[in-house]
Amino acid sequence: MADRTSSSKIYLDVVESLRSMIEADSLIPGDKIPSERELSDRLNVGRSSVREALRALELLGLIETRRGEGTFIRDFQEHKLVELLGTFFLQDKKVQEDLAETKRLIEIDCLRIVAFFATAEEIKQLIVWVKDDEFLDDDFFLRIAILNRNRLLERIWRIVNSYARTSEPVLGNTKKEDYLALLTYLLERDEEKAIETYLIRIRNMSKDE
Amino acid sequence: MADRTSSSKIYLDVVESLRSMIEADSLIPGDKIPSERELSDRLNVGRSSVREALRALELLGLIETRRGEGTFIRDFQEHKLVELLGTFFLQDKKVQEDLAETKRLIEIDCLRIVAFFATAEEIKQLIVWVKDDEFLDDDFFLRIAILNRNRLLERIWRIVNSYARTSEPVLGNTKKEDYLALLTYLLERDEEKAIETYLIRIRNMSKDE
DNA sequence: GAAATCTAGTGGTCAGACCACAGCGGCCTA
DNA sequence: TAGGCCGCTGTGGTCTGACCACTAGATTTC
Repeated sequence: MADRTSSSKIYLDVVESLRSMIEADSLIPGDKIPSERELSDRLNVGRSSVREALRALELLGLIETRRGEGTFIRDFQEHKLVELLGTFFLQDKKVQEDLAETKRLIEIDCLRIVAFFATAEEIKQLIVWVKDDEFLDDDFFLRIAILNRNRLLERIWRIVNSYARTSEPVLGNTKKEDYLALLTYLLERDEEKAIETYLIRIRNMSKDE
Repeated sequence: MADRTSSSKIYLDVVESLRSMIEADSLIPGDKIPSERELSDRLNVGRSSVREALRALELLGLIETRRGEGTFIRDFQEHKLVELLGTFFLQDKKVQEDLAETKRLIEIDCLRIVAFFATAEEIKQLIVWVKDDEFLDDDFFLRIAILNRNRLLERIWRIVNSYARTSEPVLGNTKKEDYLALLTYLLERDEEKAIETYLIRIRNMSKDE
């Protein structure tokens, strides 16, 4: 691999090589990739360079390494990069507002989808849960997000929520009745009312401060 | 730093140490962080471990290194992780559907916001642009996303769009009239009509296949 | 056949060695 | 004195070789 013309940093070339390798071999989450030493040989680079690439991908959550076993492609549904970025810098005021707004938008989108596609059974289960358990607002919307069946949107919600949470602690605990009202509207497939209920709740929460 | 009780991997400890260091010293983008050798000394870990941490953060776009100069905190508005993730694996069928759906939802959210908050002037500029220039569908919604003023939502759109694009090339070039109709509704603050126009366009695009 | 053991392979880490490059200061020359 | 040259020092970039810790599978032993 002397033909390293593109980037100046070897570890980036290794990342790229891995990418093509995965693509070429159609590797999927759970599959094993060659060992560090073998990659080092095959690509004609030092093992340390290979490791830099692997560690970077690991922090991104794209691969997973198990000592004594090897390195594996990961189910990248959950990136740990979330927590990482989340705990890094988020002092900016504007960012906070954007976070809150985006979170609201996504939650509303989720509500819409759930109102449309969730089965009555699923919603009823949620109702039971609300009645029986203690929970935080986050938990509630996590379940809504999961119900929406769109894994990506759920993931985005998780990310945004995680960001948002690191900034200001969850305030205002909505009353159970409100959640139940919302769920009831969902059960009746009344999208409009459900969202309205949601918005009222938002308004109450900000009043609480 | 023998008190490395938490994680088993040193490079993760280094990442954490850097995080606290940045926080403690209130470092901001552009600031220089200690050299690899100094970190290696201060934290009592090998330089290679320090490098693994730094390379990971670099791939995340959080820091920037300049040979002969040092390592600097980066303006993290644009993470290169986007392109990276985008080009990685996305063969799964379900993921594709989720992508498309999420993209639609976000675009609709953006339209809603724009219908509410964008100035007439901004929308008129867009109209002029649509009339005068050639562009792709992506370009159009990129501008919408930017208009919405929510940097986070814009970024999410960019990410989702970038994912989506790597999978299937943008098909169907909507006619200019459709874009203009949509913009006109936005100008009139007619959220409903605008979204309706948007949805019709979606339907046409999938018919084109 | 089951349990204990050994062994090869893998990731985790370190130390030390070069190289390439940027910045700075001192020195020499015009 | 002004300008440019040169080399020193510090920094990131890379490689090598050496251990260690751990896993899984083969081997041996009972």
